[in-house]
Amino acid sequence: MPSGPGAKLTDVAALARVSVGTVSNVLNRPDQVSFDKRTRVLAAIEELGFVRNESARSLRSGSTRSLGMLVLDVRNPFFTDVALGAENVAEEHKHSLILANSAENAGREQAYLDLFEQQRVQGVLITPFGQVLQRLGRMRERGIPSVLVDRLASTDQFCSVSVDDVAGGATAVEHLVSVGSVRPAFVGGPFTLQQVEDRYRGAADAAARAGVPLQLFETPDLKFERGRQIGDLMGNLQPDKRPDAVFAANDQLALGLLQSFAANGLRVPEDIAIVGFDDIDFASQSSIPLSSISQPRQLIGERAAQLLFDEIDAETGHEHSQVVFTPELVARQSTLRR
Amino acid sequence: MPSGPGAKLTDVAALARVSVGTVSNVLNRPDQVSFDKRTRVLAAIEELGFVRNESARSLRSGSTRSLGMLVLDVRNPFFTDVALGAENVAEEHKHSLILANSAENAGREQAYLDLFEQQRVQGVLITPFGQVLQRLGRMRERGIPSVLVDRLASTDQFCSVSVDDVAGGATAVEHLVSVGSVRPAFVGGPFTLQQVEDRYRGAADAAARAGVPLQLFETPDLKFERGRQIGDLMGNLQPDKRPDAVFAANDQLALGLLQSFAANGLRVPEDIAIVGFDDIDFASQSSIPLSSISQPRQLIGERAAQLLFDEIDAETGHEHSQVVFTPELVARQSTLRR
DNA sequence: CATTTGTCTTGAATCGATTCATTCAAGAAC
DNA sequence: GTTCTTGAATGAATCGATTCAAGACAAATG
Repeated sequence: MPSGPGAKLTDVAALARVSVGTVSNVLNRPDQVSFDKRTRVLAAIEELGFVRNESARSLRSGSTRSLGMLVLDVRNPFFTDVALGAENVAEEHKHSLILANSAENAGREQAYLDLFEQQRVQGVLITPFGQVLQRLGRMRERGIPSVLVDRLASTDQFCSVSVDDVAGGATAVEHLVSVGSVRPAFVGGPFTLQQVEDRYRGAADAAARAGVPLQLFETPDLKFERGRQIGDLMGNLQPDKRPDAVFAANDQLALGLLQSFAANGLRVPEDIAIVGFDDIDFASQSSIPLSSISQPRQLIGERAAQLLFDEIDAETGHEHSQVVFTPELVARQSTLRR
Repeated sequence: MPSGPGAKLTDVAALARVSVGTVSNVLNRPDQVSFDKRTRVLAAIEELGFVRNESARSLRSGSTRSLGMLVLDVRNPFFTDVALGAENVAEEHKHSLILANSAENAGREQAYLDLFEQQRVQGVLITPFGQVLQRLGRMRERGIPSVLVDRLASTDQFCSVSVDDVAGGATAVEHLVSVGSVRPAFVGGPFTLQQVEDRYRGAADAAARAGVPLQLFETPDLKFERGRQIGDLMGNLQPDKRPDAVFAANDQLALGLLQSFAANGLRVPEDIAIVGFDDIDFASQSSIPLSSISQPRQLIGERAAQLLFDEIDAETGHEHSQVVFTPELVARQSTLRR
C-alpha cells in the first residue's frame, strides 16, 4: 500500500536502473528513449505511483502549462460558455485554464491578476472591469500577454474578441419594426456600460432610419428584477401610450419584462413584442420562447484563446488583431405571432 | 520601463542591501523584520516590480495554496453557486480554487485529477462521476484529501456534503397533495442517478402515505427538451387521465413542462400544477414562477470547503463527517392559484 | 564589567524536475 | 583496422524562494 509523500524522479530512476535524465526523457520525449529502458521506466513509475511535481517542472523549465481567465461573473451563463470555448482550445494545446471570477469588483480583479502573475500563467484572457489596461501592458512586457474578451480593444496594444453591439442593437429594432412595431422601446442601462451604450445607439439609429420614435427606459443595472419593475410600469400606461414592442439590453431584463407582462395580463407578442440580447439557454426555455440577439459564445472563447496562443507562441512579430463577431437574430414566439 | 523576465528575490535583496532571508521574511513574516529594513525591501520590490515565483515557493515549502474543484457541469447554475461558496471559504484561508469541469466524462475526470495531483493541490472538492473513490483514497494516502460534494459518502472514508433528496421528494409531493392534487406524477430519470432514485423514492413514499397513486414518467436524462416532450405527451392525454400535478426531478425538466403546457393551452396551476427541484434562479424568473425544492447551494460549497480545510489542517485524527442538508420548498405560482 | 537574554539577520543548503554538454556504443565508411 | 557518424544515456548544474542553524548586536541583569 503506497503512502506518505510520493516518490520522486530519482526514485524512479533508481528503481529502473537508469539516470534521471532518461526518466525525464521518458516523460517529455519518449521517442528518444530505447524501447526496453522506456518500458522499465514506465513500470517503475507505475509501481511507485510517481506523479511529477509540476512546481519543480515549471520552475526549471520556466514555463507553466496554464492560462488565466478572468470573467465578470461566473454565474452568468454567457461567461461560462465563453470559458468552455476557451478551455477546449487550451486543452488542445495541453494547457489548463484557471477560471477566476472578478465579480465586477476591482479589488478582486487586481488580486486575481496578482495570482496569475505569481503562478506565471502563460497568458490571460480577461473581460476587464476596472482600469487594468496599463497593468496588462506591464504584464505583457514581462512576458504574460493578454487578450480582451467581450471588449473591443480601443488601442492596438491588445488582441480582442468582441461582438458588434451596435449592429446587434440595429438588428433587434429592425426586426421589431418588421413585425409591425410603430412604438418600440429600449430598456437597459447604465449607459456607462459600453455595451449598453452601443446596443442603444444601434437601436436608435435603426429606429431613425425606419422613421419611428424609440422610447427609452433607463435602468440602473441589467438584472431580472429591473425588467420586472419596468414591465409593471409599462403595464400601467395607457394602451395607446404603451410601447408595442421592447428591445431589452439583455435576456435577464427581457425575462423580467415577460414575467411582468404575464402577471399583468398583457399578451406577448400580441399586445407587446419582446426581443432580448445574448440568447442564453433560458431565452428559448421560457414559457413564451424569447426572441434574442445571439452571440457565438463558445466561438468567442475559442477565438480569444487562439489569439492568445498565437501571441504566446510567436517568437516575435505578433500582430494584434481585433476580432468582431456580428450577432444574429434568433426570432422566436415573443416577436412572432403564431 | 521594466521589461524582460521579472526580477527575482536575490535582485531585491541586492537592491535593498539585505540578505535573501530578510526579503523572504518581509514576504512571509513581516513583523519579524525591523521597520527600516522592511521599508527598504518593500521599496525595492516596488521599484523592480518583483513578483514572487509561486512555483519556487511551493517547491521549497512543499505546499501550494490551492484547492481543486471538479464539478459535473460548469454550465449548470447549481454548480457555479456551489463553487462560489467554496471559493469564498478558500479565499478566507488565502487559498485559490481551481475550478474544473468533468462534463460528466470519466476521461476528463481522471485527467483533471491527474492535473490536481501534479499541481499538488492541498485538497479536492469533487462531485464524482465515474468510479473514482478508490483513486481518491490513494490520493488521500499521499496527502491530498477530498470531500464529496452533492453526494453522500457511502463509506466513512470521506467527508461529504449533500442534500436529503428523499426528504426533498417527499416535501414536493406532500405539497402537491396539500394544494389538492389527487393524480400527481413524477417526471425524471435515469434511475441510475442516485438523486433521481432518491427523489422518486421520497415522492412515492409520500404519495403512498397520502393514499394517492403516483404516476411515473421516466426520462433518459434531465434536460429541458425531455421536459417538453413529456409535457406534449401529457397534453395529449384525456383530461381525466392526465396528471393534475407534476413533480419534476429538476428545474430544467420543469421549465420544459411549463413551456409545453403553455404552448398546448394547459393552464398552470389550474389544469396542472408543477413543482421542480433545485430552485435555480430561472425557476423564479419564469413567466409563471416555478415552485421548487431549494437547496442551499452556496452553503453546500462553503461547508464542503470547511470540512476540507479541517482535514487539511488536522495534524492527525480528523473525523470524517457527513453533512446532509434538508432542502426546502419554495412555493410559487406554479402550484398556488392566485 | 561580564554574562545572559532576546531580537534581527544572514547565507548555505534545499525542494524536484529539466537541461545540455559530454560520454558511450555500435554500426557505417574508408 | 581505423575513423566517423549517429543515436542513447548520463549526471552535474540549474531554476528561485524558503528554511534554519548560526551569528551579530543591543539591552537587560547580576
